[in-house]
Amino acid sequence: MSASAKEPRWERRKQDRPQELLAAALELFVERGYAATRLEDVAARAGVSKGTLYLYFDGKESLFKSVVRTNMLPLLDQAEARIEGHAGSSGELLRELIMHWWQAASHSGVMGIAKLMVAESGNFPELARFYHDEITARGDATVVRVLERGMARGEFRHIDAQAMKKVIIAPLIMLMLWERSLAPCAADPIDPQAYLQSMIDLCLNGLNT
Amino acid sequence: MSASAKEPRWERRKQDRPQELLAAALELFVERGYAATRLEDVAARAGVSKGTLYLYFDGKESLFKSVVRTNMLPLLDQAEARIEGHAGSSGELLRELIMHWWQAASHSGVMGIAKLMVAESGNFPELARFYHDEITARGDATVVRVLERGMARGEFRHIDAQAMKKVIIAPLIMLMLWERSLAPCAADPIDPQAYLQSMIDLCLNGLNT
Amino acid sequence: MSASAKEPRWERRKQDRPQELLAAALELFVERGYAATRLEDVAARAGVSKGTLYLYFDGKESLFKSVVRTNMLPLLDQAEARIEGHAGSSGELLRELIMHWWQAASHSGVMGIAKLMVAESGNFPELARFYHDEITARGDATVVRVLERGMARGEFRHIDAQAMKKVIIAPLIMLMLWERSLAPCAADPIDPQAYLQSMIDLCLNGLNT
Amino acid sequence: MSASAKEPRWERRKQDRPQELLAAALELFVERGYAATRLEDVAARAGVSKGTLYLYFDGKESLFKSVVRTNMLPLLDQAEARIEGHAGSSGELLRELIMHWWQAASHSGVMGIAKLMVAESGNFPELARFYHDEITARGDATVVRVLERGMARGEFRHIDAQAMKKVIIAPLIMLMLWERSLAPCAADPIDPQAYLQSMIDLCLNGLNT
DNA sequence: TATGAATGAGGCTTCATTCAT
DNA sequence: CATGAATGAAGCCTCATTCAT
Repeated sequence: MSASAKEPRWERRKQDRPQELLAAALELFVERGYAATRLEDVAARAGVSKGTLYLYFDGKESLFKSVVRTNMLPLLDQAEARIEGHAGSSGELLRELIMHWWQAASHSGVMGIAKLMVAESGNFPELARFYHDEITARGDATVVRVLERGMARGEFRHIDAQAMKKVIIAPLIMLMLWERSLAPCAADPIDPQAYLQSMIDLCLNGLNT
Repeated sequence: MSASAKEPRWERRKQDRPQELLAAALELFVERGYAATRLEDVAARAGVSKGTLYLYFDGKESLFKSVVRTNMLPLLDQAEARIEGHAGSSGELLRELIMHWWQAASHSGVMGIAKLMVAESGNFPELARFYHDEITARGDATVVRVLERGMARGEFRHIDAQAMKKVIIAPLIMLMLWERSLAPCAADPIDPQAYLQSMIDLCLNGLNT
Repeated sequence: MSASAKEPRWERRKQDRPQELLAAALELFVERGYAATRLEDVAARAGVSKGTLYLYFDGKESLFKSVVRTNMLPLLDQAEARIEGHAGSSGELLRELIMHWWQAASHSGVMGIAKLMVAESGNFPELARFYHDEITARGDATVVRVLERGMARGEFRHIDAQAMKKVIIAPLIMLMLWERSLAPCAADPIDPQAYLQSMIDLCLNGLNT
Repeated sequence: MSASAKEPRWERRKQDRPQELLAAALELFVERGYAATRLEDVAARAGVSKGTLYLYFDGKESLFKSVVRTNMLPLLDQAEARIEGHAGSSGELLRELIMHWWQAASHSGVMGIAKLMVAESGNFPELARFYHDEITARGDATVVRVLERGMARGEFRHIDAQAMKKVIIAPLIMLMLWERSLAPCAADPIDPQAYLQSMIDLCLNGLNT
């Protein structure tokens, strides 16, 4: 397994290839969109040749799917772990989830994935379904749990949690989209911190009893 | 965008061509994305031949830009007109704007445009700038005006209107994206009316003094 | 250079395209084999560009199938028509079928097709089945009819017609293969006329009572 | 890498490598044709890696030629030895040659080679020449010797031996082609024994005085 | 104005071949 | 000797664009 003894530089690079390719692919898919991304460019950015890519992925679509899966699942795990271990008020829990989520998202490829999924899910029904089942549904459920926790503890007003979860998630997704897709062209870029503060402020004032 | 005043009636069909092409292009761009949309299919859906398209548009990119411009401007006009003539409370104004905006958006190509802009603005910097300057900035300003109106009249708490405008707009845009792009694959589709009710409920509770 | 005439040239040529492409494809498939034939070369030999080929055929495999069908079916029709109308002895019928078949085959693409089918049927099970059902089976049946006719009239010895049909057909197919595939490299080329005379001689002497 | 010992089994395997590769290559070339055969699959079937193949053969073409040479020459030697030592009638000699040839061919790669040569000789002029000079010419000469022997002894009618040799060889080659290439798709497979009986029957009846 | 046949650049993918280990 | 990761040339196919009619 871990051949720590002798590391023949070659073996080591081999193991890194998939991740290097995934990283390069993420950048380019986000930058240019699925169709406009050329596999040759992905390979070049990963420092390998075109053919090498096919040693690790079946093709463009397979690469795309791997990019999505690799980047999204860890974040969900984190969020769910955090909600498990929380003891304080539900408002505080919501704030924490939002802020930590943003912390993680802004340091990973997650923001780009969000844009990709919006842009391409029409072209990949299979991937869209996977994304909904594994990512969206889990994220939604997390928010619903917080809302129901708050209502059960008398901290939140009584609301329609199923509808509200989407309202609450929407600004988070849009923040990612703006950062990745629209911000570069905006004269007045969004300040994520102020944005998130306002969002949390609105939510807590709007939800608390 | 409105019908020309006096045009020879026998050239009506000729006059309709561009709009028929724009309508067909909108459908297909939204359905398949920019790159995957073939001009031959656009022409076929408009009932003309491929070559005819080039009599009215310079090419694919030009067609795309025209689609965006044609579909977005009227909605902004409506919203601004409505805000001018409002006399009641600011909360009611916000509710009205949201509901009427959705009414108009769900009966036009606006929802599709939103998806297109998110997906493709990276590939069309010039169009992204136009979109920001002419659409996004005007929409943002409209919301800011409502928020400032509410604060000035003592109806809303004091908040950071510049940051909050984005938080409020986000759920509206996301609703469009979900409807256009992600909903078809979701097991639990969003009910727009419940969604908007929850959103207005959250905003008014979160903003009102 | 030679296209100085004022012929409409365009309308006219359109109708000829498929046949020109089929003719070019036949030559190249026979010359180089299926895999080694590049569609660009086919198009070039037909005097069109690569893309034009796709206006008339779905792809390489589709083109290949069309080549086979176009070239083989007419010959079968001819042979069956001839057997219908024959009145003389069965030996004479056999001789006639062989000689006329060769006459037709040597002036068409049939010889090349024979080589193609031998070479490629392993790679195209579907095409091989089609070829067996539509071509081979019909050809076999034709020979069987002649043999049974001869036996019924007391002209031929009693033989196993099912096995003998293949023995009789074999030299005809081999003649085609030699001409198309092996002859160019042979120091002592086959004289088809002498070959056919010997074959008929052998068959009649071997079959007649 | 420190395997300096003398491991019998290993030495053995080393010596067998070329033949294992040739056997694997024969199977795959026959199965899929030259172009569609991937060297990686050849190596895998021989139980070695792709690179190892290049230790024994210069490349794909070299491998192909070796396959042909290795499989064809022994059979010719057998046939010629048999004709030398025959003492009986020429008809019996012909029968014996045919039956023994089939016996040997059906238990070796010879049948596949026949298909390969028909299919690929156009692509390998040099190999086609070798095949004609070393294989075809020797086989032809063998048959001619039998025919002339029969005529000289008054057992056979007077015929054009040069033309007839090809007529007699044709059904044998076709039997190989059918078995290797066309049979798998045929609804009514050929029974080789009945086929050969009919062929010998036709020849002897057609040739004998 | 309208047509649609024709073009050809460009992308994805395959695989024979090389070479560092 | 053996390996298998890496390469890159080459082929199939698509489709935006042109242009003769």
